[in-house]
Amino acid sequence: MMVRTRFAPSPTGYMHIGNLRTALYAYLTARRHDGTFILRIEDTDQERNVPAALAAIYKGLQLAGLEYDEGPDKDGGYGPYVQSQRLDIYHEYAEQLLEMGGAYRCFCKKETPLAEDDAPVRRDPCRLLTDTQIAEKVAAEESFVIRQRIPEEGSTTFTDHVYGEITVENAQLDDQVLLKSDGFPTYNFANVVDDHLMAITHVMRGQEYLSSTPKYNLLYQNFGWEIPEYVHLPLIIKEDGTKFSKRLGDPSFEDLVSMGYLPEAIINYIALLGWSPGNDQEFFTLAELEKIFSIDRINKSSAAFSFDKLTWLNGEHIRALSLDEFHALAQPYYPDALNAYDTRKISELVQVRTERLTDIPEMLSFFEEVPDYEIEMYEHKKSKCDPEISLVILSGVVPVLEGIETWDNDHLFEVLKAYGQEKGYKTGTVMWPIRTALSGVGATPGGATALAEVLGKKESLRRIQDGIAKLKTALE
RNA sequence: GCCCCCAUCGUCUAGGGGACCAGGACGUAGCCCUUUCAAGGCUAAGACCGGGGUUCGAAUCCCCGUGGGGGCACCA
Repeated sequence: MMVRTRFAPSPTGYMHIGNLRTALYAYLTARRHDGTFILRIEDTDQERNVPAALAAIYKGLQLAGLEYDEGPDKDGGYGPYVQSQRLDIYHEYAEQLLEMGGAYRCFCKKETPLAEDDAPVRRDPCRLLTDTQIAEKVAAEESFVIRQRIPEEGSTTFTDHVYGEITVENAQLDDQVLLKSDGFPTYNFANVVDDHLMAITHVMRGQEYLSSTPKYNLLYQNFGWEIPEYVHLPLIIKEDGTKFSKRLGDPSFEDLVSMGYLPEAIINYIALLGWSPGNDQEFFTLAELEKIFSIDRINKSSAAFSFDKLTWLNGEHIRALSLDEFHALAQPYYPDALNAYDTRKISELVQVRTERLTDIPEMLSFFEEVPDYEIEMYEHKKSKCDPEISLVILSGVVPVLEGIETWDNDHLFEVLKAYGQEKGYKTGTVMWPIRTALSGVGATPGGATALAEVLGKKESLRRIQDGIAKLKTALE
């Protein structure tokens, strides 16, 4: 059987994290079985349609690396792939359903409540309208919707790949609207028609659709269509247990990227939220996931999104980059003033220490300018260092440095280490004041000699002289 | 309110009757390495929601309870 899966977002203007994971799982399922991955746009809500949202969907999928085989701009013979362009199709099938008795016209006003708390369904008087009554109302051009006629008796059972067999009493199901009075279908109708017409084999969607699935099954049965494989996905929540929602300020996929997370790290992380490979591997590329992803290993319970773990995984992906790749990604985050230095060299120092690309500017700010630090900065127990010793060392080291011709990390380290040995200092005791004078901050990417190499001889000596002056003033 | 689903360390998870005094990862703490900070290595603390069954034996199967989530729109 040819596997066909689809990602069917509504154009809201951004890629919700839950949607991204649905897209990813659908994509992976298709790829794993050499199937087809389809993009379909569900724009049946005229009020929620956001202009330019289509572009956001394209961009999001591209950023994520999820290439679709069929879609609005990629005809595969099952189009159109935009629901607002399929209106006549829905009308045709709605008409069919009407004739078969699986649906009926409802002329009630929008506000008319059809359900009560303990009797959620079947209060609609229009259900009992005679043909003549209907004809009269239609002739009078009363506006109406088309509702699904749910059987009064019996129950409906369906099987979901992750949740197993689920049975619901038909009495619990409501006569949902299939076709709205504006002529647009609801999701509840369009998804069934389209999934069938587009020959979708695995319907993958969020768990929130679990409770309406029996109604979809009834529709498939009415039409005599084959029921697809259902794969409902557990919800993604926050660590406090509440919903992960853009409206509540939680980031979208695009937001995460601008927060300094790599798309491939986000994808990797999302894949693990609700699915596990069954072994201890956690680092995955998309290509690897395409080979091993399996529906059978999807979890039932909802998963909390952990920024801590995403951040760690992002660091792993960053470290897995080649220096060239990292340099290209990091450069936009470098302050302009850094152009005076060898930024590639800086990238080398920074790569292993970067968890998010957005951490970079802060990490590097001292290159631009040494902050006005306190002399307590020269106090460091582990390096056996304090301001007094620092002054001695910095003063002693200046002539040595001035004499150095080959100004690179290895050579500088060699010379300074030897200087320490000669004077009876631990290497750390010599390096600490130098590193401090060069940067003015407590932690730097790279040690004293690495910083000195990047800063160059002249600037390094200038900063050390500044440090000496600062110490002298403070200690007098 | 009614219906449906879920339940292993703080978090993501492995586990599908004996191999489990429950394994891995993130986070946390400590140590090692070390030219600061990271990275890396090692170690530690940390969980089977509760109660009944079934069974020689249950984290694993069944029931009840509790807790959490989802649905009940002319939204998807």
